[in-house]
Amino acid sequence: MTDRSPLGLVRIERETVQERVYAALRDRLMRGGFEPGQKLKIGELAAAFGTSAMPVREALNRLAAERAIESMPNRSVRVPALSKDALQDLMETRFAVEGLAVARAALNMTASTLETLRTLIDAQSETDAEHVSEASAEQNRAFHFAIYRKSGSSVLLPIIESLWLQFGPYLRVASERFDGREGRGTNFHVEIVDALARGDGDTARAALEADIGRAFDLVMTAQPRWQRRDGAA
Amino acid sequence: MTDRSPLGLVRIERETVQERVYAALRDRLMRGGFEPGQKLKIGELAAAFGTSAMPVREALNRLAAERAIESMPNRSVRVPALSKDALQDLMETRFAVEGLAVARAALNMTASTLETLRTLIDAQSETDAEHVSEASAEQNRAFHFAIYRKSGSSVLLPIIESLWLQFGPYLRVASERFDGREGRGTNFHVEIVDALARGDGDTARAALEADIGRAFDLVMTAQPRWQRRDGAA
DNA sequence: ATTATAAATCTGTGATCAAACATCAAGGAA
DNA sequence: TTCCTTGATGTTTGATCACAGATTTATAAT
Repeated sequence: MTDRSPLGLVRIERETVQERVYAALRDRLMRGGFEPGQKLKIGELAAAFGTSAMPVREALNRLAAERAIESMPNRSVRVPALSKDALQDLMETRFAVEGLAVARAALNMTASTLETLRTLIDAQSETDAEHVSEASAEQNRAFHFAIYRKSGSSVLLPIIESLWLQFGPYLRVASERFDGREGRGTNFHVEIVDALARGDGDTARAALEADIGRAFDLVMTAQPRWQRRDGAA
Repeated sequence: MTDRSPLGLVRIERETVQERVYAALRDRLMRGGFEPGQKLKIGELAAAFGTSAMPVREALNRLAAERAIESMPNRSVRVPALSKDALQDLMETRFAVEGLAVARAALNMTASTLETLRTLIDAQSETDAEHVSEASAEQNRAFHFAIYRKSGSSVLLPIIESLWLQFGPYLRVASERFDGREGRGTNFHVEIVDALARGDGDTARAALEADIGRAFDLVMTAQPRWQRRDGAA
């Protein structure tokens, strides 16, 4: 699946410093590595990365444009702290957008894709057996995006990534609480794949909404120690 | 409709240079002021704006994150040239996202909002009477976003703006061709407002899809002198 | 003790510069 | 002539610096 030139050589990617900084911050945000409301300072980050301030500020700008972080009127940037309303809003948008993606993916299913998806489910079950971990979150991500990529939409994918970035800081809360449960209830992933295998986009979409909705339920029933999102009154 | 503080005073915004550059580029992109495929050079733009290169490159970064422009592997940036497939993709995504926004807006309609919307329709009809102009495009934008804002979703709005930015370069093509027509067909805006007035979200959504779909039809039946979008094979 | 004011520190913004890289044109070898 | 290499030119990227605004701390007055 790697990109190859006509000579069979792997393409050399010239990574800019900015890109590495951006990738690192993005990754950490999506994993819930920053607290909601946490302020991010260019200087600190630059020192931590061992670069100058410039790549950091460009990365922060980019993340702000993707709504992964918000820039305050005082021009400091922080991880958004979402109110319950904002979380609800985010969830409903995820329903619509990711729902559309699975529905479209249902039309493009191949045997090998289904195989891959089932493998991902098995791997996650194994990981989850003892404890819902960082690894499990990553597997969850892999599962979802394996489907979304099959939607064949290069417009939807960036939007979905932005939505996951916005939810990222709350992901940790969700999985911690999820871990506390016993059987952890239905595995919606299995339902999704079964529906996809039948080409049944509607059922797949419904199962996906249940999957997403459960994560949000866990977050929203938690004691919120974060505040509202908007600066407006 | 302006943003007001609790005392009824208009907020004074301290605009940075970067923000002005960003706003200018964004505005021009959304109006179709750049050709699809056109390359944007930092130096040229900086000279044109009379600023240093720095605000420009940060604005370009931000626009790239919003998918308004794309950065090539050679790290030059250009306005994306969309294939028909990509345009179709964009249109279907607009259906889903903007459809959700109107459906939600239908729940939040007030008499004064409806009044505003009808005023906007009348103004546009007047402008359109002789010629579909730049002003008309702006009025169209105002109409749509007046509705979308009423969805009350701060998650949907940035996504919709990103989608409009992506469609921007093709807007000029659409309105030029639209102008060529005779009666110009149904005014879907009226249908949308009527449905909104009844709180009928489904009908409003359908009318909106027709409105969006017509614009895309005009673009997609045009002789495409632009190419594919993805760098991948 | 509390509030107001002023100094000091911190942080982001924008300009300038140097180095890395891409692009293009001219020159040389087959 | 054709193709490749080399060199010149232009562009982007990252570092450093100066300045302006914001935040915090210290000091003074009520």
